[in-house]
Amino acid sequence: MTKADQGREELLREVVGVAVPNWAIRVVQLNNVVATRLGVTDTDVQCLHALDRHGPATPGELAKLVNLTTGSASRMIDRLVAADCVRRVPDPTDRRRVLIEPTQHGIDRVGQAYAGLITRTRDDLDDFTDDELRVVLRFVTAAEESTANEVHRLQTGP
Amino acid sequence: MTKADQGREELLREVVGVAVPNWAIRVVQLNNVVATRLGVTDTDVQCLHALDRHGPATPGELAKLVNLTTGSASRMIDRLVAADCVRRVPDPTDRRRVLIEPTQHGIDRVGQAYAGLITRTRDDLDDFTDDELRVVLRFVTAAEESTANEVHRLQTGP
DNA sequence: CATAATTCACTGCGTGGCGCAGCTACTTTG
DNA sequence: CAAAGTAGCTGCGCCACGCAGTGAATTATG
Repeated sequence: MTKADQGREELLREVVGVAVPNWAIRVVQLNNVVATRLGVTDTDVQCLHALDRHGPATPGELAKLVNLTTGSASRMIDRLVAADCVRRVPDPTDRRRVLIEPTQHGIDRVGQAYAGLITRTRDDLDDFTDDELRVVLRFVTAAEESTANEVHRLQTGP
Repeated sequence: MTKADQGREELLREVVGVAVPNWAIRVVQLNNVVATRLGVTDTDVQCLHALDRHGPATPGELAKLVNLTTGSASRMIDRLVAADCVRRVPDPTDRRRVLIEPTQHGIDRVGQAYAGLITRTRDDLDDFTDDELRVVLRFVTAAEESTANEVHRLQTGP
């Protein structure tokens, strides 16, 4: 292995080390603290996030997205309805199904909880040039996809 | 606002949008799936991570790190001891205190669970030049620190 | 077309993690 | 040497979750 390879290896190790263990731990911590402050479960916060990204979804879909059984998802929705964060809407095309959609109050709640981190992250990015921002975007996009793939592999694989 | 500013604004929005809601959600999901596969709690996995980063710690410190009361931390440690993932070691300088340190088995467990994501992330980084890797490192380092600060603010703030 | 099989979402019940309050043991302080 | 402070550990109640079963609605089958 040449000297240049050693340098790159060191660089790779550092990036992965910061991104995967360190940053990931902080994100999980943040999610937990946010949930505590909102007076709901970690899972409930994930559910609101999922609705924000995915749009209206059925209880069954939400159960898959947050890794719960349909029974537990049903009670989770009960909690979120009681907290005025989501609404149950009958599916017009299939009378068995129910669509869950976030209320404005629910959108605001989760948005406010994460506003601080978003502001901080934008401030961090002020130091980057446009070209550098594109590099960062390539990375976070790839990382998000890889993480999603890994989640899927572990959920379904051996 | 000039055209260039609009472009940068769009870029910023995209980077933040992918990094904070999307990627963060995936990371929380992954943590949950890993915990389920290991047959332990999300909190337990966080605790093992914290020990990996922080080194041996007292139950009180661990309670703070994973956002639990000392009572719950005590039972969490009971579970991890039963699963042969951590060890209780008396502190020689203060006989009230106990140091928790991970066992080799515990280190291996959490390491194997995250090996897949680490491999994927390294593969993602193959496409980046050394200079680009340094840009990515600047970002993830800043993001990790900002997330940590935000956790601290929410835990202690109003 | 009638009927069986499937797919939804939704409940009783038991398990277990968690916070709260109180406890003992030890250390520090005056 | 007593009083206060700090460490970790337990009874108790609460509630989120998985499991198993129910009813309603849809789709497949003879």
